[in-house]
Amino acid sequence: MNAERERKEQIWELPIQTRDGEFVAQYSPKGLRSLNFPREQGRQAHLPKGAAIPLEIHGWHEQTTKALVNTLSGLPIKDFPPLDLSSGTEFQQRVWRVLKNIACGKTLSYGEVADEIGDRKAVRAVGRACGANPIPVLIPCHRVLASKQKLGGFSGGLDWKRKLLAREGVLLLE
DNA sequence: TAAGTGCGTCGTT
DNA sequence: AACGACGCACTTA
Repeated sequence: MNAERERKEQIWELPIQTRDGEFVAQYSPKGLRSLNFPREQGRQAHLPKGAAIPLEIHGWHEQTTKALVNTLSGLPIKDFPPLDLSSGTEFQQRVWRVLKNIACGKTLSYGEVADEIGDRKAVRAVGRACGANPIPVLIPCHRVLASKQKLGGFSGGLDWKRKLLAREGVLLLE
């Protein structure tokens, strides 16, 4: 039922050119639904042929593009497009909302994120939820570190995590 | 003290 | 029932 509804609901997929390659954004009628890192082997975003992009989504895409470019430059995001986080479980959405509030240049540990959602012991589950983040960079899961300022993991590849943090001036131990 | 082992704990598959 | 993008306490060298 959930899957059916998602299948039925139209999704627009649009590319974003950056100095780090072509990201791909997906929009549902509710907002930005996912953001993908550049693919290794030139798999391009498939735009709906001849289908006009709704004005509203075009506007969201502008916001996404600016937000992405800013973060890739280590700058704060001025305004966000609406985010459609409905693909996540309630727990995941709780985690993602915490991540979204981590300011540029700041970091939290997985444990601190767990504290924020009210259950310290859920640390490992928090790590999992970070890995499931559908909108990396804008939802800055790269700002979540392991304890003692250690790098921790990153589903998009640790190189990305290191690069993003370096551009924000975050110092790592190790 | 740096590096390695074991285990609690919790959401997801 | 098993597995993590963890964190601690506790060995070892």
